[in-house]
Amino acid sequence: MGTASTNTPKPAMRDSLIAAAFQLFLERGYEQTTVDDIVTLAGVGRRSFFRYFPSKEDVVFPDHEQCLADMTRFLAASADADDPIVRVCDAARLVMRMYAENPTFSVQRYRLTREVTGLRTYELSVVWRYEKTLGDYLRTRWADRRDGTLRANVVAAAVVAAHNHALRHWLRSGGEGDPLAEVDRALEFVRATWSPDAVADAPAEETEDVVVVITKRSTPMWRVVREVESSLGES
Amino acid sequence: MGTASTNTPKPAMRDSLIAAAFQLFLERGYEQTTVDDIVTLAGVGRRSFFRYFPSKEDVVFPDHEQCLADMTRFLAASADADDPIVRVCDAARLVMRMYAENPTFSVQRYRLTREVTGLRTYELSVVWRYEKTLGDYLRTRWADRRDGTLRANVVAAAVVAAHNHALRHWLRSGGEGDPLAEVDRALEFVRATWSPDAVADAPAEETEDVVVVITKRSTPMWRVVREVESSLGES
DNA sequence: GGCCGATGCGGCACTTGGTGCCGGGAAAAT
DNA sequence: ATTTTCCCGGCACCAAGTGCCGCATCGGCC
Repeated sequence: MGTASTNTPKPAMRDSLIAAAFQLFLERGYEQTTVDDIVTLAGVGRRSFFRYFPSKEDVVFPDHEQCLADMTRFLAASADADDPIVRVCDAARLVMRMYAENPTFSVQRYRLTREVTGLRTYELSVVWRYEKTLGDYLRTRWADRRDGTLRANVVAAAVVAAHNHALRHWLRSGGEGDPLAEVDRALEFVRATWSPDAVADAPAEETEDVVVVITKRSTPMWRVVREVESSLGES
Repeated sequence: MGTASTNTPKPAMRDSLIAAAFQLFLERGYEQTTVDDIVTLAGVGRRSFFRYFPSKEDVVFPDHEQCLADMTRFLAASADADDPIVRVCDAARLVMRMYAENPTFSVQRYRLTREVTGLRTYELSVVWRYEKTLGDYLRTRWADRRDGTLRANVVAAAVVAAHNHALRHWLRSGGEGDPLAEVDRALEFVRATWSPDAVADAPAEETEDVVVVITKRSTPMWRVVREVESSLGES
C-alpha cells in the first residue's frame, strides 16, 4: 500500500512546470509571478499549463489529489472490526507521511501559504475535502448510533485539527524532528478523548518491547490490569 | 451587546447592490451573473461595486465581517472566572444568532454555497477565521496548561464543527424549527466531552482525566499496578 | 452669497487568470 | 506508407479586479 499502485506514466512536462513555478515563486513571490512567466521559463505553451493544472493555485499542491484518493481507498478497505476512530487517525497519518516525504518542498510551500491569502484559502478547501472524507466514513460507521452524524463531524474536525497542529509545528521548525511522532502524540490525544479506554489495536508491528496503555482515572484498577495483560498477551 | 453599537450610516448603495446581486444569483445562477449585470441592474457604476465589496464573492456574505468583529469583542470581554469552553460555545451561538436573524436570506445563501464551488471555498475561509479566533482565545486561556495549544486547536475545531452541524441541519430544512435550540444540543455534546460535567463549582484545574501508562513487557505486573496507582495519587 | 476642499461616484484603460477552438505534428495502430 | 489519435501550441475571447482621473455634489468658511 503506502505509495504504490497509482501510475504516473510520463509527467515530464508537469514536473518541469512545477519546478519552474516554484523557482519563480520563491525568488519573486507568488502573486508577482504570472502564468506566462512560468510557461516561458519552462519553455512550453501557456495552454499546456492549464492542461495539467486547472488553476494557478493547483501547481502549489500537486500531490494532494493523489493523497486524497489514497485516503479514500484506505478507508474503503477497512473492516467492521477495527475502531473507527483509530481508523481515521491512521488515515490522517497518511497525509502526514506525504508531507514528510519531501520535507524541503513542504517547508517551502508552507512559507508560501502563510504569506499568500489565496493559497491559504485553497489549502483550506483541500483540508475540507480530507475532513469530509473522514466525516463520511465515520457517519456510515455510526449510522445507528445516537447523534451519529454530529459525533462524526466533531471527531473528524478534531482529527484534522490535531493533524494540522502537529503538521504546522513541524513545518514551522523548518522540517526538523520526526513529524510522524508528533502527529502520533496529537492524534493520541484525540483518540483518548473519545475511544473508550481500550487500547484498541496496538500497531503490532511497531511494538518492540514497550507497551503503552491509556486509560482514565475513573476506570477501576482491575480493568487497567486486565487491559495491560491483554495487551501483553496478544501480538 | 448582541447586535448593537456598530454603526452603518448610509449603506443605501451597498444594500441595493446586495439586493440586485441576489436577485440575479437566484434567477440565473452565480457564475452566470457578471458584475456588470449586477451594477446595471442596481443602476450604478461598475467601479462602485468593488468599492463596497473587494470581490464578487463578498457580496454573498455581507455580514460576516461584522459578526466576526462581534465575536472578537465578546471573547475579549470575558473574565478569568468563566469556563473557557462555555465561553467559546457562547461565542459560537453569536454566529448562529446572526444566521437566525434572516432565515430566508440564510437559506437562499445556503443553496448558493452548496452549488457553487467558489462560494463554498470562500465560506471555508470565513469559517476558518472564526475557528482561529476561538483557537486564539483558548490558547491564551490555556497558556500554562500541558498541551494547551493542541487542546485549544482541537476544541476550537470541535466547537465550529458542532455549530456547523446544527446550522447546516437547520438550513437544509429550509429554516424550519429553532436553530438556537439545535446548536445548544450540538454544543452541549462538545462541552460535555471536555468540560467536567459539573456546571460550575469546583475549579479542579489540571484534572487531566487521561492517564498514560508506559511499561515494558518484562516488567512484573505488580510494578505496573503500583506505577499506575502512584500516577493516580499525585498531581 | 460666493469660494473651496473633501468625498463619492462613474468611466475608462489595463493586467491577469481561465476557456474554447482549431491547426499542426509526432507517435501509434492498421 | 497511410490513417487515426493524441498531445501541444497559438490564437481570440471573457470576466474579475485595479489604477487613474474627471466630475459632481455637498459641506464648511470667509
